[in-house]
Amino acid sequence: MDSAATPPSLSPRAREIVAAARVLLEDEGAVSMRRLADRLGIRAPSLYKHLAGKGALEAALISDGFIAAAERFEAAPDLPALGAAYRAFALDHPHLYRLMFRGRLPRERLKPGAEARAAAPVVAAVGGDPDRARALFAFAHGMVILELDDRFPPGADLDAAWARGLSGFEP
Amino acid sequence: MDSAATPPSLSPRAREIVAAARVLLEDEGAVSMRRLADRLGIRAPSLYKHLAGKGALEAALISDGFIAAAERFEAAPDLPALGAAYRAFALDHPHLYRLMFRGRLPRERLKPGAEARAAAPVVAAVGGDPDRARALFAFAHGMVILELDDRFPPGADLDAAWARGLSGFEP
DNA sequence: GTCTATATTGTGATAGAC
DNA sequence: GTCTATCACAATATAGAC
Repeated sequence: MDSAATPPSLSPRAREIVAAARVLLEDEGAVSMRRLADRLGIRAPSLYKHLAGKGALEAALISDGFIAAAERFEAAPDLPALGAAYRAFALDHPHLYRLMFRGRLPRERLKPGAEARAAAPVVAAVGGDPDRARALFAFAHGMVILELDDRFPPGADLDAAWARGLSGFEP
Repeated sequence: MDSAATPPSLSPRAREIVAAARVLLEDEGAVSMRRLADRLGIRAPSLYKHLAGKGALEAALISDGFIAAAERFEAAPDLPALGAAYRAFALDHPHLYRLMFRGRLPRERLKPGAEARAAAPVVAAVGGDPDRARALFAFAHGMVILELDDRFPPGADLDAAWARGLSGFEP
């Protein structure tokens, strides 16, 4: 029995739709209900029989994204490796990364625990201090989003900038 | 005589339009040509007699934003003050900040030198090392955009996170 | 579970008259 | 410089038939 605060679990058909949306997102950088339906060979209104709306679809994509990110972060043995894993995740899935980290997060609709699981390795990497963890998160997110948005000059040595920044978080 | 690479300077009427757009942006969080015309008491097509299009309007807003930011950054005597100035600028003009730092920057259309002037105090604050400057920029942008997007938990001590992060950039 | 048809709202932009 | 009229899109979402 679902409580009111828990998002409904998805039917198998809904999971197929979310999987197709993931591919569409990475291919085209955006998801519209029309284009998603096109990819599936159905009409857009049919999607609403399986998902409550675009918000529910995005929440499912974001939840899956946090799980995938967490798996990669958990495999990093130290701070430099965690930084490299963070950057690699963003560069491998730039549009998913933007969907996950741009704008307000619809926490009520997410799979419970998904966000916290991705955050845990960051907190652990700085010895459990939440202030340091937030600063590290901000640094990593800033580096990645500025790189994705082409904000650094063409010749910029981003490996060096990462190393410089991470060194400030070592104990 | 304008070279092809330099954006055309704006007529007095165009400057009035840009000023109205700035107010509209901060009031509503977005600018559309229609709503901008409404505010000015004219019709949307009339805007195109003064500005080449929405891109030109946004470029003017962004250029003005960099100048305004530079003035505040230049008044900061040290690294903690620069961090505070950066955060204050973003929190004072959240929608302008987003317009300036979100997505690709239309550098060809900006007022020449505006971006560099805002960047200079950041480079100076870390002693001129460009790698450190980029890391510091990423940290500050990450902190600010995550705060604007409500990404930190309600109880988070952001002053402490700022202090922790900035301390890693001290010489 | 899928369909057709439609409602609603939003966007930027242009032609040509005055 | 401003107007009217219009174009050409895009988007999410719903009702009701099959």
